[in-house]
Amino acid sequence: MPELPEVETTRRGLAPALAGRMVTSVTVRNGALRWPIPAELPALLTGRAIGVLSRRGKYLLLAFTHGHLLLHLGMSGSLRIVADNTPAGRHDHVDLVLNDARVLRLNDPRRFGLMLWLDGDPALHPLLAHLGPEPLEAEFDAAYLLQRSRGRKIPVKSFLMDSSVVVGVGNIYANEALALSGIHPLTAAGRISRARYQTLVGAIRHVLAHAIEQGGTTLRNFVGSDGKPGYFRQQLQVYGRGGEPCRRCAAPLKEVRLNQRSTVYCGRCQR
DNA sequence: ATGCGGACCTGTTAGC
DNA sequence: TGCTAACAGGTCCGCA
Repeated sequence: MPELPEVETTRRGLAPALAGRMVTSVTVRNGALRWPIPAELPALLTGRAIGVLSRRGKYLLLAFTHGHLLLHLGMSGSLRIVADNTPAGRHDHVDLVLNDARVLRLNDPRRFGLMLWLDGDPALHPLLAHLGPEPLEAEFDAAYLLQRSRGRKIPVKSFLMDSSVVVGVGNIYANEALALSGIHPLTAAGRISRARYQTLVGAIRHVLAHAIEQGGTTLRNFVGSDGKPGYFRQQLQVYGRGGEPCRRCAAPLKEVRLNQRSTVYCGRCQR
């Protein structure tokens, strides 16, 4: 579920509901996420005014005057605003009850997400300190990728999915951006030219920005009902299409596993 | 330093 | 139809 566009969509959807609100209580039903939710979290948040909701990569940061709540949705997490009398369902692990009879509710079946408390500057926290640039910011460009990749032998797809190189490029978008760029996913990162990285940067920006745009639609499902967004399905070039014809040359798309992740590409269009 | 594989956990689907 | 294995949008950690 949560690729960067999903997380950004979540952020945009939640921000108005949280603005000017205060936390009146916190319920932790199951704190056994990827990392345990700190036992002191309810005490830290109760009675506190909520500040800005921001995003770094796929992390969400909810500002308070005395620190930040760090959130990650992992593979299966979602955040929704519901009325405070809405019964908690399966995998509804945490509620932040707000002072307007509503609740910010975290649901995460696989519990790969996290919810931690950060004192001080979030950028210095170990989980955030070593993150690479945001793919939609100007500092992420061909020169940067070229510099980071020289001498690296890992497949370019793995390189792109390394959050210390660039944040927010998950399995779907790594596959998609490489397809749009005509780059074979197994090519050694260090052997890709500046010109091809230029193309790749454009492709990454394109797929992410496009998906965020579409997120407006997803948003309502995501925050409102419980719909699984199928919004990007029809536009996928390769992801989930192994064996099906390439949209450009009609050759059957190849599918291999790389770092235990499904990797799909056209053997003819991607070199 | 680099690159790989395992680990975390539950739900859904493909295959026998 | 029923059981089992594989796989799923992430990413941190430890090992060679």
